[in-house]
Amino acid sequence: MNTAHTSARICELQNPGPPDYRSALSIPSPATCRMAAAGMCFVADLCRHTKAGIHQPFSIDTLPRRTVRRGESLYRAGDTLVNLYQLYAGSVKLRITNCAGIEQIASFPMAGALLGLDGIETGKYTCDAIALEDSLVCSLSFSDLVARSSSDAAAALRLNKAIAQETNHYRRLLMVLTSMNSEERIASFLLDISERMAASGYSPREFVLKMTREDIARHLGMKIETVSRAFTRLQISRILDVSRRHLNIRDPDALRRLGTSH
Amino acid sequence: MNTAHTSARICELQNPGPPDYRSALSIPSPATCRMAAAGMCFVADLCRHTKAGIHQPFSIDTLPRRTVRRGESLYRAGDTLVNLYQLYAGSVKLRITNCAGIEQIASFPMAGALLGLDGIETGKYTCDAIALEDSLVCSLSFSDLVARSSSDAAAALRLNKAIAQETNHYRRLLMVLTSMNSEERIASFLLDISERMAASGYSPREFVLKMTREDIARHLGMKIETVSRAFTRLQISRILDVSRRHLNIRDPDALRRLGTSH
DNA sequence: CGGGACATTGATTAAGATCAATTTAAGTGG
DNA sequence: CCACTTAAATTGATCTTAATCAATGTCCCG
Repeated sequence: MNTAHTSARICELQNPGPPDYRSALSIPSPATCRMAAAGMCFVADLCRHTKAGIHQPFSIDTLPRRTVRRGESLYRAGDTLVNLYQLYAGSVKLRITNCAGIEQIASFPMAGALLGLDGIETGKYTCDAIALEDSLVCSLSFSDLVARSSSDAAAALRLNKAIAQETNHYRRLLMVLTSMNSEERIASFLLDISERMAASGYSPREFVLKMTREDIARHLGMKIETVSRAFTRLQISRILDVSRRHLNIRDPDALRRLGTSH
Repeated sequence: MNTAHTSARICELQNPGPPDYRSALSIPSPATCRMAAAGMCFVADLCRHTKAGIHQPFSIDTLPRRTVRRGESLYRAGDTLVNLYQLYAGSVKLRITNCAGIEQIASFPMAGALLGLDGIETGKYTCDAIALEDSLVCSLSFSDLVARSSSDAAAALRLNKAIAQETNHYRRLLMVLTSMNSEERIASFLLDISERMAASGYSPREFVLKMTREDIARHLGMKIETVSRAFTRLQISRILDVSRRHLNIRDPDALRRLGTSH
């Protein structure tokens, strides 16, 4: 695999954010990776250990990586869990398909997220992980992670917390789905994206949505027309500027009032 | 604490199920405890280890237990996570309250469930765990569990799976909330209860709901009147007999058709 | 430049929320 | 034990929101 080629590909699809924000292409360094900062960077942890117990500077070159093109899946529901994946660059949707063939988008992981946790309970993934843009992941052998857990209490706790974090994410989403109307759901959704953009070093005010309206609808339990109308209404109330996937948050406070709790 | 007294109390509030079904008062034995059968009984695991590494027969007397009266909370949102709890007898609701004071019921754990997982991510619980009836739990020190994980890969994996299981539970609930109408939601909810009653040795056909309509409504993102009407409609279509909290499933197949996926 | 996926907008319908009134059951205290 | 109180549940009438149906617009890509 030609890394330079892949990088160029990935670069083409990135956000056009202001120059003072990092490009998604640049691999997170230990200093800037929010997961490393929170002591949650599994990659950094593994890198350290693979160097025979000697604490090594973070380097992506020490671990197996994989690119996933837009629309391709990193893994599929039913596949046997072998790896977890740390998402370096790009974004993904986790799709659940029930027995009736109805599809639901569980979440939209972005750079820094740990993928594959849905396979831990049974040893088989329960979701399809589909790239929303050309993306780059680092593969982490799950059995290695468990093995490391069983010799290192800090590593064990870190893995537990990573799984628990995902649970809490869904619990919050539950709250959104049971207590908010369409406009509030969209506001809440955008706030979440905005915060994660900020955490990755991008502008929290202006960004490009990587998913379709259809994906958003299936994530928030709405119909595509309702999503579209909600965007329109937020634009009319001068909270957003929306033009298809391009988004500009004009009044973050108002958005927060709408999307937080209530 | 007078165990005999507590037992009597708990007994009074149990389901009036047929005599061939186990009373909730009886403590699950290793043979009948479904979590032990699935290799997921943390209590059994700890009991073994507390006996100085010698594999001991399961006994509830070897671990600290605690009774929680109806309406009391086992823990509260914001409390520091110290213990996880395995629920032996009774049932509980996990309540989330957001900053606007809106309440949502995340789940209704029943006998066999592991409680307190919501505190793992941050070290503080995010839910209130409130007993729906007088209940009995076994306290498991979380730091002990982590310590055990870090010397025993099987224990580490078991804990990871327990957390991941909860995540998958919420993912399924998400699917229910985004793709089902009120009648289907109630059907799905009742099927879940029914299956768990069966797994605990009770009749899956006839049981008493321990929660109010209000709790069900806040769990499924509906209003109390809609819950009531859904029950009424299921009764009219001869799928259920409902009389307040008492439930009799007359046509399990029809209920399954309604509540499974779409 | 034309095809196709994606998105928006309008008109109508249906499901559930809301408002309001009873009904039922379970205590509680005289 | 019975009247009284209160919480929980049911039912009906009306209103609101979002779904549905249908048409049109727009952008991306070959």
